[in-house]
Amino acid sequence: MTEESIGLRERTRRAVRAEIVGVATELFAQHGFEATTVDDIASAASISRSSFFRYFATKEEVVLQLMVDAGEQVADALRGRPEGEATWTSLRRSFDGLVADVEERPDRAREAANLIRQSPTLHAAHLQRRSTWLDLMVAGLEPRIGDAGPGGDPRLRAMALAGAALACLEAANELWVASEDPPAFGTLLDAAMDAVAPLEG
Amino acid sequence: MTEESIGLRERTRRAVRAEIVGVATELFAQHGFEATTVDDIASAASISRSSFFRYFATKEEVVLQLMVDAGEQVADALRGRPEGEATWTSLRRSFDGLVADVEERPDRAREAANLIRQSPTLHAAHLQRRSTWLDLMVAGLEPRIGDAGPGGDPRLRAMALAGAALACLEAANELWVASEDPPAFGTLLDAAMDAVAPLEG
DNA sequence: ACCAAAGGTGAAACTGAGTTCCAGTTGTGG
DNA sequence: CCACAACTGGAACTCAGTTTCACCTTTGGT
Repeated sequence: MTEESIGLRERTRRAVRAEIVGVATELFAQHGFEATTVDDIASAASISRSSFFRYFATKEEVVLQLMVDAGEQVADALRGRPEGEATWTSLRRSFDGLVADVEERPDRAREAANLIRQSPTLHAAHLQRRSTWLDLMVAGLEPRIGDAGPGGDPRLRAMALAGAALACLEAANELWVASEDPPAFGTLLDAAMDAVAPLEG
Repeated sequence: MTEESIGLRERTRRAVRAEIVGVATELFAQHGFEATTVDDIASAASISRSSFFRYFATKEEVVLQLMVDAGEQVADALRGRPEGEATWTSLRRSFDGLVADVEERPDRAREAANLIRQSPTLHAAHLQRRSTWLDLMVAGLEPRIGDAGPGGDPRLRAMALAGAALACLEAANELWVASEDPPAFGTLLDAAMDAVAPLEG
């Protein structure tokens, strides 16, 4: 009963999840996302179709799983920024964790992005996930912005700013994936965010 | 063979489309989007299930139909802005048509927004559509921005700026829908876009 | 007026995602 | 060791979306 006794249940659960992600990624790479059925994945992972849906609610989740916590990570980083810092700077800094993740495993990020670009279903799921990121970021940003802003509803300002920052992230990511010999992701992101608000707002 | 002889084919086609939208809207309002099946819609419109899918590729399209052309409308407006105009101002002006549409039929815009908010499927489709808007806007913006910008890839700047503007539109729309006694949509949009880039960039 | 091509239509069968139910198994805590 | 909880596979089900086919209607040329 030590603290690291996670129990056999939880251990196998994680192992099976990892196994599913592994075989699914391979199958997706081979035959594409749409052409790979849940049955294919299940039998490749030696589990039943039913069990697959106990581990992942949808087929898309297998791919987007990696991005799940990133939204909360960004929101937390946002909350951790110093009081007086300019909002746009705080937003840029809140992406630092993501940037580091991407630059750490560039090939993985690229592969996922390619899968997403090729499958409409995956693209839709990706957009949905991004939309929840926005919600989380707005929640983290709104209290910071309430006292500072002179004009307009704080919530409106928070949504606009967070959405704009997210758009810059998306732009940088898209160009980074598209380019064959990409510059550092952080540099692209800086350029994108500078293009929107070069002087502080 | 006068110019307004659209032909019986096309005329009935439009009539059927309108009929489908009508009955579907009613059914969605009554039972919700998810609970209404394509069969329900088809039989309510007195057509076969097969025919439904000849008029609309997916169930979501029935709801999002109205937004189809708006993306190109915005992109066209963008292309029509004067040469020397500041980019952020051009983006704001390119939304004028949309703003007018919304303020012309506020109840319709609200109803659609409510449907979208309640159904995950619809929400996903809505995001997807917004994403194609972004592509269109980037295509319209990129040539305008190429000569002006000193730093960074013009495409990156175009994507970031268009995405940011779209985020402001979304923020304004969301707040406009949420508020019971909403101010003018254009005013909200102005506030949102001012919050991101109060001084021209 | 006729006729062939083009395109619209309903019916039915099919695939694949996601849900629900059930019965059998296995880890867990007392 | 035992009772309970959680996990599992299997089967049947709903519904969206696709495909095929036979039938009918508009269209345009002769």
